[in-house]
Amino acid sequence: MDKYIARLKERHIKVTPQRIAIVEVMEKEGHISVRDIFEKIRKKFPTLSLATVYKNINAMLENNFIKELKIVGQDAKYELMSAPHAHMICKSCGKVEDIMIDTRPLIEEVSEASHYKIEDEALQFFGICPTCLTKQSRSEGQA
Amino acid sequence: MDKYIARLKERHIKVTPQRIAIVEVMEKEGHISVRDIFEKIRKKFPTLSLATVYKNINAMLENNFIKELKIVGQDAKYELMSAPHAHMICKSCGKVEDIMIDTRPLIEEVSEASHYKIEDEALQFFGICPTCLTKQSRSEGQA
DNA sequence: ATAGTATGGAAAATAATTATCCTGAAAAAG
DNA sequence: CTTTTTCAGGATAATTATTTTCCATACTAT
Repeated sequence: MDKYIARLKERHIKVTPQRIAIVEVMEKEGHISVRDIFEKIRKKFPTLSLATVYKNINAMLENNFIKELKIVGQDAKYELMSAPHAHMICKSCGKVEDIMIDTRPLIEEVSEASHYKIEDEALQFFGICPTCLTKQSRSEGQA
Repeated sequence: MDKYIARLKERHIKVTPQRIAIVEVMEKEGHISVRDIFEKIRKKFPTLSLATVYKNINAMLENNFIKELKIVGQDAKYELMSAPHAHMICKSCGKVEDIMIDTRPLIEEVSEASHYKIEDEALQFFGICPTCLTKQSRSEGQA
């Protein structure tokens, strides 16, 4: 946690109890929506305003402290900035997971083909997670 | 265009003038937002309602006739369903372009590593397009 | 022809996000 | 150690985006 607080300071984002709580819940959940951040930390801050969460999320986005994740069929989610990775999204339970893949060959290929100077990427894979797969085959067996 | 009308019929989406106009503008623009669809075709249908565009977009999404594209920093865009491809997004001018890449090895890798049964993907690359790159270097030269 | 179904349009209702205003706490200046 | 300035949080209003409802009408199928 101290690591993140230090990073906030580096970026001149003032460290407040609300902001610490937001970072904590993002670290715990991995990917979380504004609404869910609000619901989770309002227990600790009964007077918390939804606008405060929005304002802080936007401040953190502008400073590249967090990253926005737009997923078809879901609310926007936010995650702490980290090494490039892809996302697995379960169409059945909605879960979002990180997956590390080496994106360099891909970037290389796309970069050459498009002549773009690539700075960032968003790679999402949709399907059924292992847990939901076993549930599905069980219920099919029963049917 | 007839190709698309036939596809609509296959999916039991009734073919109306408004729907034809939506498909036409999507074919022409490639990727377009609800707002922009509305603005473009209201000239042809002065009484057109924004709700009609939303309702039709949703119907076409449910029938896999079109695909939704959520891009960080932009409104949702829609494109006609076609072979899998990735998207290039210019951070400077906002343009969105298709790029064909063979995603099979990637899917294979991710599939094995995650144990997901993958059904779909969304691959986006952000950067500066060739046009904006030359503009940038020109203005730097002048500076 | 007639009953049933689905569509477009208008307007209202919801939901999501942003802006405004005010108060108070913390940082900077003196 | 005060005074001044800045900035965050909270409440609320305002926007914007999206969905729903209602109605008249056009098309389908009987």
